[in-house]
Amino acid sequence: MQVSSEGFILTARNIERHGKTYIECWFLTENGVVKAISNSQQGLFFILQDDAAEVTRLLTKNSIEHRYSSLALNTFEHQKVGGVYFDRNNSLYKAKTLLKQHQISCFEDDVRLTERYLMERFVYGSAAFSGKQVVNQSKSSEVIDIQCKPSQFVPHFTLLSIDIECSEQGELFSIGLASDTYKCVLMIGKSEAAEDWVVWVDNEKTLLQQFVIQVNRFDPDIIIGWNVVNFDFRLLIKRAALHRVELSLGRDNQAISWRDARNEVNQGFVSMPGRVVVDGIDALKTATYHFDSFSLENVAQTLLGKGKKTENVDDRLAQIEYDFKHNKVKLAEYNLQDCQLVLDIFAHTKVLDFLTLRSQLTGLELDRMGGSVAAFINLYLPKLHRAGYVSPNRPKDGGLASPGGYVMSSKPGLYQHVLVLDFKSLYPSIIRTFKIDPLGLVEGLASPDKAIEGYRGAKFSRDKHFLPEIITSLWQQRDEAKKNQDAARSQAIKILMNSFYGVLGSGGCPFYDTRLASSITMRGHDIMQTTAKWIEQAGYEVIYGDTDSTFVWLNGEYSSQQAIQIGQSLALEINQKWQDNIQQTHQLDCDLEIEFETHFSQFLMPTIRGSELGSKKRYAGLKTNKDGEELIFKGLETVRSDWTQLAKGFQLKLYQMVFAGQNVQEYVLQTIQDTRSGKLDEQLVYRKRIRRRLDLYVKNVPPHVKAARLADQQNAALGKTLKYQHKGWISYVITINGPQPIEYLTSQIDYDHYVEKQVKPIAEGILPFIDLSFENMTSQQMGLF
DNA sequence: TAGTTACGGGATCGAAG
DNA sequence: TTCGATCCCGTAA
Repeated sequence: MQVSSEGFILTARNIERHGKTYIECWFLTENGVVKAISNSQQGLFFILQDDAAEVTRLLTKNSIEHRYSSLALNTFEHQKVGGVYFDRNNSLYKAKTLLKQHQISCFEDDVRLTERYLMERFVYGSAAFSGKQVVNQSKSSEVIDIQCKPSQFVPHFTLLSIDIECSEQGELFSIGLASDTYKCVLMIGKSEAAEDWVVWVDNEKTLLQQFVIQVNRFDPDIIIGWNVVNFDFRLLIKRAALHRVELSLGRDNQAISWRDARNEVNQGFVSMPGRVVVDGIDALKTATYHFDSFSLENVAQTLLGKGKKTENVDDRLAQIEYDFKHNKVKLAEYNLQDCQLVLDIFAHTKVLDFLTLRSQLTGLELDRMGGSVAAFINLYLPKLHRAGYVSPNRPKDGGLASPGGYVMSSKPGLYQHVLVLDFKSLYPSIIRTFKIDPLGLVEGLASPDKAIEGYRGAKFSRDKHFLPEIITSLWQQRDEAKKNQDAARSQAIKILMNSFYGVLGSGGCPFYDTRLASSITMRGHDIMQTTAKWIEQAGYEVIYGDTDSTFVWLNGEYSSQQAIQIGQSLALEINQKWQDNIQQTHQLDCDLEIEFETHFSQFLMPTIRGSELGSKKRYAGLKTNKDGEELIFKGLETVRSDWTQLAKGFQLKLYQMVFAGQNVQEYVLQTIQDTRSGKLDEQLVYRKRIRRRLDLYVKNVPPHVKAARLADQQNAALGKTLKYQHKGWISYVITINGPQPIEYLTSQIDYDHYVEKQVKPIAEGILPFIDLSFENMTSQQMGLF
């Protein structure tokens, strides 16, 4: 029976049947899930036509089944290519390895069949498909011989949140499952009085079997959790292997599969046909959320204002083990609560909407982290093929470097009335305006006469390019999304637009060329410098600028309203000048747009510590807006996670007082006194990331590493698990005997250190601007004793 | 299962004095 | 003992 429908692609993979390869897609449609299978597909890569004879000879000699065909396609070096086609993925892999051994160039040999199948049909996320409905050997229905077309289908997912509890050694205690309509905790133990959602099981093996049954019964599209892949699923798979339990969690009872990441140790990927596992931490990071700590407790507390306030990992583990022995009902509640919190976080942030939109914009899977290069390729490659080219290969050595953004040297001082003017999405607007594009570069260099001048010898075609149009379209969609107050969509588009520059500037991208990246950033330099010049010509002083922003000092008495007025008319004037300038010098329409962003009634541009020079990437200001005043810190200690609460609190209050014109002497002296008296002891903790393996710190040993080593020495002595060997976070305090971890604090706090290293630098950052000196202030104080 | 460069500041290390 | 180079982290854009 012929059927057709629209759906969102939950999972897609290639499968082999009778020596041929097919694409298997699980669609989520309006009427539930559909398993769909394409007609047979051939994997391919390209080779130079000049190499064809040699390739055929080599492949035949090695009995690798293939088909070669010359094509009307060229490389970026204008060499003709042909395609080498394979029925089996394995043959393709063997062929490309063999050809590499013989130094024969292959093109697009790392584009996977599934991705190619979808992108060449312009299918991203959702698809309209049609095919024959049949009943397969295992008696379930599937649609075969499908045809796919693009679609904007919006899916409604069935979500299931899971969480496991276990001992320190990784023996499972219980598994929680929750959705909006369903809750269940599978708990190992003898049946006791409890809510009906607690299901008692005899042992770990039946726990795992019950888990499989419950998941399949509930039949979720998406399974979510907190660190759910690298903790929960990793352990579940390990325990299932131990008990020889088949974890058939996929649809159609298909098995779950695990793949270890290539480089990282404690990282892996989990997959199963028909369901997606989305980790809450990864999802929020992808959507550019940031938290000091991504612990469930902290994120729930920050976003929802609920959950436990602080959490000591050791205590929690001990508590879980205790509850498993003595209070299983309580453990079950705890287990379920964590499932619920993750559900709440997903609902609150709408992060799944974001991921769905990203998928529909780029073709990236829901659970895919990063993938900027992949997204670019998905969007660009099909267009490039239709223009008669194949993708180049990425530069072997990463390619020539390109400069980054332009950072002006700043003029330090304490100012009134500083305006910030920002170019809106500067790099995307440069790409649009100056037609920066990989194909455009090739075509521009081929016919340079009318081309647009770039940097480092680049020339760009005026009419043959794709990226400018892709960005223009995204820009319009984003404006539309903003108008509809669709924050998730707007955010997804913004991230994608901004990723294009990063991709073109990355040696990991096959289209990398320093002339592309430099034509973006160096154009940015020129725009910044010219804009600053124009503002000075208009009679105002530019005191700083970074990449796309310009800080303008009005130097006079103004009301807030007047200042805003000046900012707006300045922006208008600059925009007009750029329109004229670019039309005249390049005969191009200008998509650059500067915007009046902020009015600081008070503003501090500090110096570099111990120098008269102005600092970069560090400033503070009092922003005036309709809701009142707001203190903004950039780069300074207050916004740095590796400074103590003492320093941050002190800086915040001190700057407030200075901006308000208050006398600060007493506050500074009081802070020092309170620090020394032990009143502020709980504010003296440093928290810092250990970014490498602990034993790799050999060249020098910084304080946080010293503290971490001390902690794990203690842990070893007490027979506890080591906590700091493989990256992580350490909290420590500086004592008279050096840094010590907070969990094993034995020495007295070194108050001199805190006054000298946390209070003093903060004070010295601002006091000179109101003609005070920390040194004088404190020596007067000493005189009093 | 590849987004970028620019920058500040603290601590440590090691060579010079 | 001093000081510059380097390591290390976190941040701006």
